[in-house]
Amino acid sequence: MTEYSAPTRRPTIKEVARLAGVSHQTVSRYLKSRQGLRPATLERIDVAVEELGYRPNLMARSMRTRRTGRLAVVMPVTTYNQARLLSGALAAAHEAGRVVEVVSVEGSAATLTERVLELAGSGQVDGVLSLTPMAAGNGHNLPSGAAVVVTPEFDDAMRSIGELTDATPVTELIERLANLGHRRFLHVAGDQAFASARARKVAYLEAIDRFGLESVGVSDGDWSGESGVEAILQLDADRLPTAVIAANDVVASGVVRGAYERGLDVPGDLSVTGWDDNELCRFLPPSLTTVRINLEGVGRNAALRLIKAVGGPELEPWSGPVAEVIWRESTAPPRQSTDSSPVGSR
Amino acid sequence: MTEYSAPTRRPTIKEVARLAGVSHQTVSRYLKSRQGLRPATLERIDVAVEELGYRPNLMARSMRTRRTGRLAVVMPVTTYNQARLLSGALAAAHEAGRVVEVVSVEGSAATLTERVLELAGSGQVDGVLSLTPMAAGNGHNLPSGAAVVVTPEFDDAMRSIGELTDATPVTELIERLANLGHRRFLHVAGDQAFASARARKVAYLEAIDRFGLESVGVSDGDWSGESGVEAILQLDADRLPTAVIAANDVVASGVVRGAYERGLDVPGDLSVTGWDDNELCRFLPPSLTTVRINLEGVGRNAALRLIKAVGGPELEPWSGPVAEVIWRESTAPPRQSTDSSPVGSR
DNA sequence: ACAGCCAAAGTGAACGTTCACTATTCTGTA
DNA sequence: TACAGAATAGTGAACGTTCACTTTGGCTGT
Repeated sequence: MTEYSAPTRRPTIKEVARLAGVSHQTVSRYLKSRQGLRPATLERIDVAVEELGYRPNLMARSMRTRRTGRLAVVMPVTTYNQARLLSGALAAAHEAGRVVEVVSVEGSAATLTERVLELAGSGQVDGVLSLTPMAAGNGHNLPSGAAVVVTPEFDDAMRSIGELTDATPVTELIERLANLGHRRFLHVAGDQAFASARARKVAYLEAIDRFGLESVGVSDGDWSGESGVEAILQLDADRLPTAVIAANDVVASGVVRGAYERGLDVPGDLSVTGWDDNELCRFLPPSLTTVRINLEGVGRNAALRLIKAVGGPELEPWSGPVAEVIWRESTAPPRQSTDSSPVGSR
Repeated sequence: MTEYSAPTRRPTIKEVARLAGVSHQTVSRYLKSRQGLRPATLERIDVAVEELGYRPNLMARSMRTRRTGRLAVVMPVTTYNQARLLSGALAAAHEAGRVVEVVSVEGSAATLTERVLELAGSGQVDGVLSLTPMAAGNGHNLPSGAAVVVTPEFDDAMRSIGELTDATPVTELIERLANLGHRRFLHVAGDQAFASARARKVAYLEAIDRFGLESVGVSDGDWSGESGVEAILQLDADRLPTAVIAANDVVASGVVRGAYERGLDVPGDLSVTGWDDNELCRFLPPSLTTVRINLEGVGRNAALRLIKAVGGPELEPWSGPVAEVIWRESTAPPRQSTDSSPVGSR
């Protein structure tokens, strides 16, 4: 949803030259190496560049030098999480006749945001699709020259799609488990710095509340298997849950392991659900109930928003289900079901 | 290792115009929409374009139109297989001041090869790093304008690095298992269309031979968990192996599941090894012995070769271990070890 | 037969750099 | 003081397109 934009003419080498009182070629030299220039000249150009906010036009440079500074990496469509998102976005962009450049980033949300905006302002791209969370609504909507679209999936300010993809399956998991007779739940959450982790946590609490169930708590984790193990081991023996909603499959497998260490049977004593449908889920003993997200679809739709924002063609969005719960062996009715009357939905 | 290259001046719009006996602007129009031109003119240009092998210079076009036709996708470093390779390559390219464009491809090796060469010849990139197998040594080294580097990791004609990364860990796995007392092995291979699957199979057979062990066979699979389950279920009850080398973690978890279905204990009756170090491996019951590949390192080194090929700076390659065996619970001495004298290495 | 018009094609400039020269200014030494 | 030679700066063209105009030519209608 978040979309920064702006068409603003950028200063050229000649304007910098005029402001600095030198020739354009001198500025060119300055750009190339900053060498062979008198300190005074250097400084004047420095000032002019700073003042105009000059950034070289890399297209023009490439044209002249016949070097693009670009490499291409060709790789098969991968099948894992972010890679899947990317894959969907790439396919859509290709359909729209666009070339995609992937920039890998790391660091804090603030760093990321800066990097994204720099990219948008670089004049190298028509638009930027950020599959990474951006620092929330700051004054960043400054003229940047390119459209920026941030996936709600990853946006720190969680909105529509985020709730859609995240809340629904959690509710579905809990409702079904409640119908199987479960009354006491535990949620092992993911790193709360992630919007998806927060959304799942919120959805968990809401569902518990809505269906009138009991939560023995929410264990704030960090997406790690250890956090799952820990969460189980620390539980009060006389108030154990019968079902655990884990933030993802790794956490869930940690939960299962923790349960075994305490002598609890899964799913006999404890039902466990994961998230992501890791390839191994189907073969674990017990095979893990999980949520499969159509990341390619999400990626495609995100790309479509960007393509539209930069004036590209309107393509067919993915309109099928985004999330799907896969029920497997790790979920079953609790051993001594005290009450299995259906829970009212809504 | 494979490196195609060639610097060749490409024809321009004016040359096409001259050959077709029209003005450059007419060719420009032809390029834009092929409309508003008399059929005869159209045809003449068609012929000229064909004859010269003309392809528009997209840099020049972008410069004039101020549209790049490029989108950027910004994403966090991912942690899975190809994404990890990509991540390493991206980091290296960034260090060398290069921008990377990722093109996702699918289809047969021939299609891929064509796509890669087209990309190389498009003038849009300085070089192409192919992390995908290319059709083996054909006459494709035609002047393409950009360097092409194919990762041996993925090259169909397996060479040095491939052997290095694939053979060594298999040998290490088998040697250690043999030292634990295992004598009878099974290999559940991956899809033999993949170089890596073939390499692991070859390495398995060589190790069995070198250490004087017994193999109850090689089950050719398809990287799926089912292939692992099947392989175990079909085994002759009176000639069971005590150790299984699975092509990857998914296959291995299938093997474990198959073993349980047959009432075999892992690792009591059967030791199992995987490959890839899937995040869930550590938490499976039993946690899975596997091989961790430093894909970022491999990706980096591949990118370094390309960067060097296109005249970029020489960066520090990753020189640490590429593969590492992680020993976990799924491997142990066989229940009734008949003989545990160490196996001679070499 | 001729003005009027539309389609088809042409002309030259412009996009923002860098390249290959040429011109100017400094520096040190005879 | 003068002069060579380096160091520094400037000039104009070129890269390959597309844009905004202008020109040409064929056809229509009166």
